[in-house]
Amino acid sequence: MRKIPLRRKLPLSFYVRPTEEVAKGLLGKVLVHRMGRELLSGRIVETEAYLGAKDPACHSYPNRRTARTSILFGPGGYSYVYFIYGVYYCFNVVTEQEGVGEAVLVRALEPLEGIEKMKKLRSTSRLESLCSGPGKLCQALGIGRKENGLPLNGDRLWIEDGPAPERVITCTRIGIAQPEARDLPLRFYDADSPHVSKRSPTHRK
DNA sequence: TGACCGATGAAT
DNA sequence: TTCATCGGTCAT
Repeated sequence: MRKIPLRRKLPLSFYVRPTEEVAKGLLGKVLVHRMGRELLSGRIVETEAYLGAKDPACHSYPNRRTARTSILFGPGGYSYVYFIYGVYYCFNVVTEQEGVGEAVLVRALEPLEGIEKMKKLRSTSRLESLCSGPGKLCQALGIGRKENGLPLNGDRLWIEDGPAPERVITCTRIGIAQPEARDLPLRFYDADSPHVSKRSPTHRK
């Protein structure tokens, strides 16, 4: 009997839910990017929720619609990829129903498929530093500008089902300075994964 | 058209 | 903890 990998893509309805639920729910799921014939994938071990209308750290705060943020206001289940610091890309998943501008930032993966390709794209061979940060995982999976706005049930970029981690840590988000936002417990990660980003949460000065 | 900035990463 | 870095964004 041949081994055929089971590829169970999450339905778009998975994402049309409260953003914090989706952020927690994505832990253990598998992000897959197809580059030509090759599949690059990793298990999601760290996420952050961005709550548009009430979250100053969110690009769409306070319900600000611009060319860039318009994708956030669409229905859940689409990718939102943005460029930051003139250097890196960050991959987000749009959540909630149309009209709600919220998303989940995927911050770290445990590399699964296409690891050799990832090493080339990242110019490093250490497994734990391949996808342990939002900029890193985009570089490792080859995710960039062209992957913005893609439906996550398509054939280029999708997320597959997988078992939830045993222990989930909830804490404050990384790199958020706004007083109204920095203390919100909107970061979630697998307590037992060595692949989460290494930086510790920023707290008050 | 241009001033400003940033949900980072890597080195220290 | 610091700091290099640069294209995109958005208000003008």
